[in-house]
Amino acid sequence: MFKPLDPLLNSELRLAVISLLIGVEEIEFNEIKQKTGASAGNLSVQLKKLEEAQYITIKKSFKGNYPLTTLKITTIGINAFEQYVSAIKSYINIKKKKS
Amino acid sequence: MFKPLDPLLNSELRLAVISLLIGVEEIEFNEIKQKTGASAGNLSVQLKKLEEAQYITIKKSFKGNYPLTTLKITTIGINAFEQYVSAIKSYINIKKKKS
DNA sequence: AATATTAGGTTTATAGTATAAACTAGTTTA
DNA sequence: TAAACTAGTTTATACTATAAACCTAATATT
Repeated sequence: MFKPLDPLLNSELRLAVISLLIGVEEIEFNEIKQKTGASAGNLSVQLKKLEEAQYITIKKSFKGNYPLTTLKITTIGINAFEQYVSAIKSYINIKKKKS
Repeated sequence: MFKPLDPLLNSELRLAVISLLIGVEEIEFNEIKQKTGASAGNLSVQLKKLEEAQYITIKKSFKGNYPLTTLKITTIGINAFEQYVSAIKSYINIKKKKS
């Protein structure tokens, strides 16, 4: 009936992050921060969770003199996202029986 | 970019409940319990939250000698669900630019 | 040349949320 | 009449999200 929803992706911010990472090579911390409107603190925490689950990799380097954090999605992350999309459809497509 | 996700519906169980209620007149507590696999306690709590938000109405009666709880979606609930569906698509449809 | 400000984050305290276990109230069955 | 079951509700606990406070180093200001 209903497919279980990956708790890691059933979070507004983490879903937005993965959504942004899908289809691009990599993104910088600040670009994600701006596009999602998240606070740096919250974003930092959520990125770490995604990294722990191996959905993304976090690369630390320097841009000029400043530290720079770059994010990249992994195969595991891509698969998880695709699974999530398929699962959420099992909830929202029921509506179609009505219309 | 990303539409905000109604926190009330961004929950596996509550989304499943609303999904089940969409398109039917009403459902009994136990049918929802079975179809979602939720524990009675958790379901009771989540239903109350949906009721507080006026997404559903909870009717208490008797079936034979046993108490019977029947759930029904409201117009507010239908609208919230449709909003949620539209919002979640802003996260999962980004993928399409890739394929 | 001190000191204030900004960049780019991380850590942590707190409030909010989900869940199952324990409980209530009554019913059926042995 | 006591054990087990129906149909839930309440509550204790663990988990989660978030922003405020913090950190380190670079740059700008006086």
